[in-house]
Amino acid sequence: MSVKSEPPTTGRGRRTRAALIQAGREAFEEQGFEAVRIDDVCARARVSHGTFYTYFDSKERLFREVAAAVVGEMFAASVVGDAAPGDPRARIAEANRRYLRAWAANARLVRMVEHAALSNDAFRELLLELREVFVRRGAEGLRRLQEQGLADPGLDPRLTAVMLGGMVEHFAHVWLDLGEHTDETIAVDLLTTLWARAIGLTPASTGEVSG
Amino acid sequence: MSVKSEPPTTGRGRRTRAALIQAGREAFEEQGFEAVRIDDVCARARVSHGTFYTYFDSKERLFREVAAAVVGEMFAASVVGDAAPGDPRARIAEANRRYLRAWAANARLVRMVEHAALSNDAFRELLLELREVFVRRGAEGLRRLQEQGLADPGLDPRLTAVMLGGMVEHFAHVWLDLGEHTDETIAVDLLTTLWARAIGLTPASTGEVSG
Amino acid sequence: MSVKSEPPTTGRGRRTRAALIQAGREAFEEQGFEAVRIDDVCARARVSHGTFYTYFDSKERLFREVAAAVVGEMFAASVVGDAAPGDPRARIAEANRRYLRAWAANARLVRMVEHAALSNDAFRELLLELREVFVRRGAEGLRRLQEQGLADPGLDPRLTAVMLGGMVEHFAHVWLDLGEHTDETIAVDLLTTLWARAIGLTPASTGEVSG
Amino acid sequence: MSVKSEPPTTGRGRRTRAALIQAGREAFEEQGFEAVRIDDVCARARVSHGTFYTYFDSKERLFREVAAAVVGEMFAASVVGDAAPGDPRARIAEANRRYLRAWAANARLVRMVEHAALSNDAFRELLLELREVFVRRGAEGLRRLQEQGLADPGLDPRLTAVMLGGMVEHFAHVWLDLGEHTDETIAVDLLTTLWARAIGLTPASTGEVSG
DNA sequence: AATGAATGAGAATTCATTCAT
DNA sequence: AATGAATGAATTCTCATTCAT
Repeated sequence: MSVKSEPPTTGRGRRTRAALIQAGREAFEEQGFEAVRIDDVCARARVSHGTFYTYFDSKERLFREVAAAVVGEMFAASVVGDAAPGDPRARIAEANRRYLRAWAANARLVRMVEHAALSNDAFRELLLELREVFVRRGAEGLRRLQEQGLADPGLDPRLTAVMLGGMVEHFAHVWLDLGEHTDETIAVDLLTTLWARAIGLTPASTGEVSG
Repeated sequence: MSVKSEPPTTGRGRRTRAALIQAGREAFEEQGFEAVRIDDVCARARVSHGTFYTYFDSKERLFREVAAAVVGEMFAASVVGDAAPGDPRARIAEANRRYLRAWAANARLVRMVEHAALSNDAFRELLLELREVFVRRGAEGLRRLQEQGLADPGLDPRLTAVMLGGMVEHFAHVWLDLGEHTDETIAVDLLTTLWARAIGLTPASTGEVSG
Repeated sequence: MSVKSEPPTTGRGRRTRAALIQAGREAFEEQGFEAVRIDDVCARARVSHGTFYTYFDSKERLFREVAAAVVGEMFAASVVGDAAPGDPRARIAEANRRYLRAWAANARLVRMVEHAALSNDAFRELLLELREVFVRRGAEGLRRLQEQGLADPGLDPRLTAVMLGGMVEHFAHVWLDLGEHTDETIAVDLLTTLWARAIGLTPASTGEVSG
Repeated sequence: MSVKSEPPTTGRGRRTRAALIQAGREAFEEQGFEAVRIDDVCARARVSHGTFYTYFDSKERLFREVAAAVVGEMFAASVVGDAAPGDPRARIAEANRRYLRAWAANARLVRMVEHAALSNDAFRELLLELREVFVRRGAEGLRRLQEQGLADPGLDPRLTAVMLGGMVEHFAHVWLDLGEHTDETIAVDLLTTLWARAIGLTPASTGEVSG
């Protein structure tokens, strides 16, 4: 309990710790949280199981680290969008495409975090933070459009972002996890159309797409 | 060994079986699938340990029954909508309200089915069936509006229904499980506005709401 | 945690429980508390190790039961003394002999209780109760002699009983556990002489013994 | 493999070793033998894990050193008594007082040695040596009194010393470990009275007490 | 000498499932 | 049908000890 999870001081220690996290990530991804045995992780990391406890108290602790890493990556992936094209619809399309892809890369683990969040406050926190980043990004975008007179000024930016962002996220889930077979291009296009129309994006920018 | 799924013949048997399902439902709801021990269920049902196996092969079997019951209820709840008012927007609003409420009643268990579906085909099937019912209903509605010239005829009814239905479902989750605090009326109203606009519902029916 | 240690309802259950206690007693006696593995106890009782947990939460719980049984037996053994001969010295001798023998029968376990008492209040309580019985008995005896004018009336009966009783108990320990080789008869005789003289038992009854 | 008992040659080594023994002593005292982990000792001594094994083969070895140190201190404490007053009763009282105090300072550790002695011959040896010193001292004292015609010449000096010494030792235990609340002065006085009378110390020196 | 990472034997405990009554 | 005792596979976790640096 005491010494555990202090960052290792030597290079070797750091390498071992990283190996365990990577091994855990793969194991969780492939087998799901419950199915993973600590020994599975150790075997993957080619480390004795006693070593595991040098770095982590329990499987849950390891998962927390893995989850933090994944969330970090998703944050990173989401940031890029700022150099996007000026056309509002194109920007929305780009954001949706990114969202679907970021999700595709981490779907399984994020689902696991969501599941864990149901019964564990630490994970719930993590999840809420993650969501908040995306919600805020969406809300910002909408507010800018409203200010430019390109979107319905009557919409609550945050709540709208929650709902439309949810549409994308949920579709990603349905698409990837439940096998709703659709071409990415078509999906992104329709998501964008629905999103654009829902916020009342001025016809000039929307017209040509779905018509 | 035996499948043990033959319905019990005596009244006493039927009652015991029903008690186990009810107990299981409560237990799953409160504790989550993994955390529930068969003993918990038996204790709730005031039935001895061994008796469980008179009716179910395993915890999973029991969960399957519980899940089927829940899904059945959600089907039932969804059917009612047909006697709704004629105004399209009002019908959409009514459907959304129903959806949110049906979900509220069963959120935890449906989430559990979703989680189970990730690693178990039987649950995946069940889930897909459930989704299909709602998707088809949504697609039907959209197609009718399109035929009446009230919605954009260029939209793929099924895919659109998947996406917009997903928006509602996902919002329900965010709202209930992740504590996004919003008044039901406001939520339903905004969901409806977004939905209506997204499908290009003719202005006559949409205009006054969010303005 | 919950159901454990409720008395078993069936005869079979009672027999199993008793077998575990008996097996535990033997194991503790032979191996000492720390050295005993739960599986050792189960093997002796010819019971699977899962069964152990049907009846006891932990090794300590089992030990508590064993200790209670031993203490019970020592109580019982100590009670007999009342039908002893009328001569005071003979009575003291008889009590000492009994004490040494009762101790001989249970030395190891009582030592274990003493050790456990150092870090566990429940055992400390048990031990104090046990001591109290013997102390009280000794104090009563002394008080009676004082009233009969046969012993120094200036002695505090309780404290004197604690000390002289301790002499006997400690000798038992030295004799049995540390291998102080002495004939029982000689030991009892000397203990009795010292005890008798210490309380100032009138010479008439003491003189001839140790000479 | 190696015995690792060669005294360290450098000053630094000696200091580390001493720190470990001191740390071990405190740890054993506070937590008891079984509960102490080598890590605890190292942490207290502010020494790394591996260093322990530079000086000691095992926890038991360390304990042996600690025990030897304690026993040494008790020897030392017991020796002082020779410059005591000439009055026999006063000498006995002084010895008892010393005994109680020496014990008070080391009770916990001596108890641990006693416990260890039950299953380990090395500790049994150590303990027997320790006892022997006190027993011999007591027997010598008695023999001298007998030669001076001040004590009952019929008593076996050694066995008597074992028994009466045990009375004091056991009382110390009861007093310190089991919370028999008594004032030290009263305790020493009564122990002395009982002891003096038990050996038949001639009334001249004892007179006022028992009449 | 000192460090701290790595090891793995060993023990406890849980719980789904079987079975005799 | 119901009971509850019995089973044992499966897993987690601890900690003394070794070893490379």
